Amino acid sequence: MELTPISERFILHWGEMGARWGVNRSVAQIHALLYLAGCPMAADEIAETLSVARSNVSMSLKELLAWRLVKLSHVMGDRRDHFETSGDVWELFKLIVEGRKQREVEPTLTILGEFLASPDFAGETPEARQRIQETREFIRVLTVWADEMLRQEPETLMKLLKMGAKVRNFVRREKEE
Amino acid sequence: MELTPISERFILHWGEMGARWGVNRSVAQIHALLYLAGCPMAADEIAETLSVARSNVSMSLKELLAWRLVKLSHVMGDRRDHFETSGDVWELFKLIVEGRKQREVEPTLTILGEFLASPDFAGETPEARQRIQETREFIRVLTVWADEMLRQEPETLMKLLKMGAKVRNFVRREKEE
DNA sequence: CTGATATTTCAGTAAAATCTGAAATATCAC
DNA sequence: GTGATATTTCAGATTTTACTGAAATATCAG
Repeated sequence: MELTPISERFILHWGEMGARWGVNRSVAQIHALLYLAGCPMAADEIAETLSVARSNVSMSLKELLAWRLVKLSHVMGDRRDHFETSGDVWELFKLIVEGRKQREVEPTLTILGEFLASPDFAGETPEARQRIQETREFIRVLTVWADEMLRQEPETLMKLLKMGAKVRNFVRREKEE
Repeated sequence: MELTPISERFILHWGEMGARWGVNRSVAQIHALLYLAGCPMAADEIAETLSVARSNVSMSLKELLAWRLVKLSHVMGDRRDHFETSGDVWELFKLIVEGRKQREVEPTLTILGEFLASPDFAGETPEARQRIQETREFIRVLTVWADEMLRQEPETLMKLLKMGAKVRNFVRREKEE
């Protein structure tokens, strides 16, 4: 499949952004391609379109499947596996946040908890002890909150996001109670 | 300066997490060290403590200064520059979000806007056109909302975060109006 | 079962990112 | 100004990460 100029630029930019956030460039590019394509593609087609090795596509798709950003599908009359992604940017965002929470945030909470419980902890300066504790609490609160947000319907969230000022006033009221 | 076992593990983990989010490992480690130290440190001391080259520390501190995560300071009777970071995890979080917004999110909004305005845009499939548009709108809303959040006092935010359920009900009420 | 097609694995290569050490530059005390 | 100290720069070395192509494995149709 030949890319249009805009699709190509979108995919390249997405790859670049992925790289800056610790996502492999090929993985991000493949995801962007499927996102724009809007229909299932075979691994061969992906490899040809992006000019990368078939094996690279295989590995990258495995990664995207693990993140649940891509689903396996089949096309009538074609033996090959096809792959597609959601066209719902909210859903994609949720999956990414969920994945990073599991892979990075939760292990961090665990390790910080171990620090607090360790006999060595007393050996730290009061300064360091407090900072480790506060860091853990910060991450914990943020995580709980993200969980709640992710449980909502996209429409609810969109509303909430567009309602910044109202929410602020609401918070102010609650604080005064 | 010799690191205690917990400090060392904290710094190593932080470096690892940084790497996974696209932040140079040394940069993240240096920041973690200053965070735990809680007092200004000279570049020499940082290099010695983390066993990295003095020149590496110099480059990394420049990076941290650009992110405004670290400030230059001086210690009486010592000619050398010293460096310190805030002990307020909220403030650090704000600076990081702000930095990433400027460096990554805003350029992305710009480029997506260019796509929408480009004469080539009409050549995309309706599917792709809609997805590019929705992606931009999603990022835009998220950014505006993040801006508002970051403008709040930490206490207000903490309240909001801890108030997940109440906020959810509030949103539901608003939707029904 | 057999040949054809599709997919995965992985060792080796290529590319990118990071780090170092030496040299250049800057700053300071005297 | 001079020597001592501090800092930055950057070319090259090192390390890490990513990618490729060939071989192995799996799947399927007949």
